[in-house]
Amino acid sequence: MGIPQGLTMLGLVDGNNFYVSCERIFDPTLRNAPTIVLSNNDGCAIARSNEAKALGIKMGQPLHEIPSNLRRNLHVRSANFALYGDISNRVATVLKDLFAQVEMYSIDESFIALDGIKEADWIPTCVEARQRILKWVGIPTCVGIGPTKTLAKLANKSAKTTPQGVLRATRGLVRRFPVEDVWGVGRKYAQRLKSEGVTTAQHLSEMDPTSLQSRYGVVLARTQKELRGIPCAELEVEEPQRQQIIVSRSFGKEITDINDLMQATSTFAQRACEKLRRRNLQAGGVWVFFHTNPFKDVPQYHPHKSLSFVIPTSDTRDILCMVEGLTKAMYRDAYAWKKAGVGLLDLTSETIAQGDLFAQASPRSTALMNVLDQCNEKFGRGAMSFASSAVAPDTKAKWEMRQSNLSQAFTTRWSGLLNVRL
DNA sequence: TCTGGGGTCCTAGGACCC
DNA sequence: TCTGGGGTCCTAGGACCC
Repeated sequence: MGIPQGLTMLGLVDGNNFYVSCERIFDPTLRNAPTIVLSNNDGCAIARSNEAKALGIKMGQPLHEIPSNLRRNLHVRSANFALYGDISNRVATVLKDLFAQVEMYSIDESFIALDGIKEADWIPTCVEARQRILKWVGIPTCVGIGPTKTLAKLANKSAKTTPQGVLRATRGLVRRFPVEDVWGVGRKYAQRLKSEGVTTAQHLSEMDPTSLQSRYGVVLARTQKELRGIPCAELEVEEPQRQQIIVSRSFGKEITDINDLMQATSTFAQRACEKLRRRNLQAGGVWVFFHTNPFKDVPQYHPHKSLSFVIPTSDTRDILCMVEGLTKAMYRDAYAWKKAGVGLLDLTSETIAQGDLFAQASPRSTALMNVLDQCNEKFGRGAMSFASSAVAPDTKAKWEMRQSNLSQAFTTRWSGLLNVRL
């Protein structure tokens, strides 16, 4: 998997305003129009078209803080992760056709290895990749090229403002690049660095490494090395095994009743179990938390607790049992809850099972969970679930999240197919 | 009125062991 | 007044990412 030193050249392919671009594939009225996609619960802007950026809408800005005169002309969509995930896979398919090694780094970014391609062909090949992705999938992208991931990221960011959309990292680029935009430099570090006069990527790369490491930690020291062209992170073509799976949501409305809270944690636990089994993993422990509303001036409470299993399990019944116990133990009736979450911890592969001297694994458990998963895959999520998460027919849970501008599942559900009239 | 979700890695400090 | 040294493991919190 490793790339021989000296030959390494990496590209970073990144979807422009990715979620907005996904929405635009199926809704041409959004093209060239200011558009944003909101976080869950229709809370904040998490993707903005260039037109929306030009209006001054900030990343992470809450919808209710966007002035009403701007909102009149603004197209707003609720997050549709089923759609974005599917489009993301299509982009990766095109890349895997062109490049031997592709690391899907996030839903909208992939690193590619350019080794095996002549240096003169690096840029033309990346231009070809961009064109294919635009034509075949409908997503505009940019590509940054560099000897390390950090430099490829840097070039990618700079490529956004070029007509070609493909750019190779150069000394000049590093000299002008703002330190706060460097991959691995967040808000806190940027502030500290600037206070000592470090404002560009070039400045950061020239700091004394020993002093940098002792004051900022080994992570930023690696970033510095990468800026100097020394790779510290390899391409990860195989997806590393997950350590934890978390399902959490803010509620559309605050809830106070323990039954509503139980219903929520139970729903999240079942969803987490689905993800767990899809990856053929088992959980060694469970974690539950809930939150009062941090934006309200009321007494806050944020209880959280975890428990371990004697033997790891992927059986929803075992996990629900723990989650219900933890929820009951932490619930206090004096508070209104705004958010809850369930985590599965200490994940291990299903095939590596530590036996229990006093208990026997039940072969029927696996069979039952298979039926449950197959049923939900075939008939839609929640088709078959446990009573602890059930709501009365034709009603919604009190805590259901708001999604008032959700687009269809165009590519993943038959009922979501786009109708075209001639 | 309305304010996201899901991850990783590193470090410091405490508990505990011999 | 003086009060060891060295190790592991776990957890909480902080930083970062998209």
